[in-house]
Amino acid sequence: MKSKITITEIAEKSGVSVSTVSRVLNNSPSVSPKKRERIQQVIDEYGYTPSIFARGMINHKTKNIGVILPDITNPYFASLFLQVESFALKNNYATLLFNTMFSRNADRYDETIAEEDYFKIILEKQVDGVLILGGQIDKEDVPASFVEALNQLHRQVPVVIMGSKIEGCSCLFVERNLKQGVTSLAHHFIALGHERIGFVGGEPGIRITTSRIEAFTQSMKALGQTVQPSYIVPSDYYAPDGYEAMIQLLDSNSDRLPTAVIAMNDMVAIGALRALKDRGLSCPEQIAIASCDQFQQSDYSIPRLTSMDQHNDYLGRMAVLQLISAINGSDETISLNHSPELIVRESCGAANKR
Amino acid sequence: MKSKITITEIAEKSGVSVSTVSRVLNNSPSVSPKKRERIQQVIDEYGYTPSIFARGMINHKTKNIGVILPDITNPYFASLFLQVESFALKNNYATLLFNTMFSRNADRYDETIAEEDYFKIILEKQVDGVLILGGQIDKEDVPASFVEALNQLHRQVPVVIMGSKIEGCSCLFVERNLKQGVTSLAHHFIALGHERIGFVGGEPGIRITTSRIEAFTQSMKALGQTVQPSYIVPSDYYAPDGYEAMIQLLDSNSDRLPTAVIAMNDMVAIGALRALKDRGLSCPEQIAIASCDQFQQSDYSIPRLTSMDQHNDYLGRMAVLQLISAINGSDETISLNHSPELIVRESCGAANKR
DNA sequence: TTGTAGGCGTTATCAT
DNA sequence: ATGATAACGCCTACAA
Repeated sequence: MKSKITITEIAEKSGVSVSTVSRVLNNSPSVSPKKRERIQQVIDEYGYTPSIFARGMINHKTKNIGVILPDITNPYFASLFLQVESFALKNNYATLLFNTMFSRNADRYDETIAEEDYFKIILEKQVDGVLILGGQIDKEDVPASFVEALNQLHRQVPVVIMGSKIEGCSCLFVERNLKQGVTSLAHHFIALGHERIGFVGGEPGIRITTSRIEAFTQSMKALGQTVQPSYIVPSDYYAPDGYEAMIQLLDSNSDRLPTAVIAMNDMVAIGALRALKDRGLSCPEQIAIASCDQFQQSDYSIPRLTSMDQHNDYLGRMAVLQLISAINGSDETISLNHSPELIVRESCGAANKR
Repeated sequence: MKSKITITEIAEKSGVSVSTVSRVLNNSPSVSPKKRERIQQVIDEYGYTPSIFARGMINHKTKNIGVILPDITNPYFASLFLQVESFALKNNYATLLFNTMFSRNADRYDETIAEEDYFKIILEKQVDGVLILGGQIDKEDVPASFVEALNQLHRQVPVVIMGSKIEGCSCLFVERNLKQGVTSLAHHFIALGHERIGFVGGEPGIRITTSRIEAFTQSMKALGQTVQPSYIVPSDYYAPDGYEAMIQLLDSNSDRLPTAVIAMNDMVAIGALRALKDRGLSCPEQIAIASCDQFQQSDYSIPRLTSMDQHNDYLGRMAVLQLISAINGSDETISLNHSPELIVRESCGAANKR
């Protein structure tokens, strides 16, 4: 591998001092146009790139940010991350990605590193900021030790968390609207004449699950409907979880099935759809389905899924914006302005079939 | 943000010289146990971490690798990357991820950076190695200028490409077995008694598409079957593409439909399934489907998808292994030993329904 | 086993 | 507008 050329050599080859070269490198105005041009030419010719190491020694910046999330394989995180990465790059930040695999099925992976350990690793990488997209922060009760770890991390480098504010945590937060989606869905179903509505998916003890179930219950009550506890079956966020939850819901209510079910997200909905099929139930005719969080292929499932578009792209970009402004020393909180949007397709039974 | 403590301060606080501290930092044996312990204690107490900048000035290593792929939102790349990231981390390398968005629908994104430009950016990040998982390298005819860019990059830092060897390219390659999957599928269908078999999906001009279509045609011929050209409809790799391709296949062969269709991957298959449904055709009864590349939810679609498990986990880890060994100066090529595995489910019509 | 000192490639400060 | 030079934090001969 080629040994890199240094600023000193560039200076020699262009017959100036290193300071002058440094000036053109950093767009300092006080360089005569002719010299600037000559130096730039030499730089290009040799393909010179300043050493981030030497630079870092001075300004302590890497222009890298660290992103921590549980599992990039999850379409929710993938779509969020895609925005984060490209938006960050547009602002000259590159992105270090860490999958913590924090989840119930973490045991699929031989050796799970604790989320706190990632903080140490990421700190050693000397990133300019950290973005946390999910994991322990989503817990209903975040362990005090974890909050402490977060605070300690934030003392070293700006930390932005995509999620609900955590008591006693000094990091910056970008808060999603957790409830509005379910509420819209409940209203939608009720407007369609449903009275027996269920809810499947979401890991118990996780904020988004609790919030959504709560919002679901609330809006049902507000509209004078009762909610059968056995109609609510949390599990987790993936297709197998939706499948199991739906099977359980069906089996424990075989005498009086719901006519509509809200799923935590599209993967859960797909599992649920599968469960209905396996039980010989048709969707939407016998049981309608809708999901709170739309992923890529909602438009191609059988039946097509009615879901909420949570505008994750927007959220991802906002999170980066917040992080960059924090890196640049601003302490102002960026406020979000997003409402999930109902996308009606076939599975809720409201659309005319194609 | 807290100013970091330096090795000098650690030395002072433990009453030794910086070199001794440096020795314990680098596990040099020649330090007396008592001093070593005392120093370690001070290090822990102050949470000292050596500056990667200062270190990098000496050894020119970041312990970071760069990964370039088109779109992390694509389950194929996501599952590959997950393995790459966690396996790299296990070997003390962190991962910088870049989505080039190289694809036909790249126009969805406002401002597309050319893949070559990523090379420059990634080089400036001073990564220890680069892993390329997809993009232009997958083209049937890689532009000479791109090969040149690859070679130039490889001159600076080890580059491992996940894909077929490119003429004139000096990078290291980890080659997947592109054809075996389709061949198995073709044999499977023929064994089930199918004679009219089609193929949908894959972008034309991309190696994997060409190879698979070629392998498909070959094995059909070898088994004495003819292949109707109109039964082969490439398009792209996502669900909408599978949908369109299948619609086109059906419309242009309405007098004599195939009885089985091989899809490029699971997303394409899901689109194809949707197309069948919309045309009132049942799967697998009227047209059977199978896919060459299994993704996460094959087990939950309606019907469940018969697919090939390409063992992407294994491939991802091998690629990292190859990269790390190259970083460490080895020039030996790691050879792969993987065969895609047929997973029979419902869509091919071979399984007994559950 | 331990300490001293030089150098890695930049930027910043201070002269000129 | 330009140049000399001192940091920056660490590693590594070399010396003791």
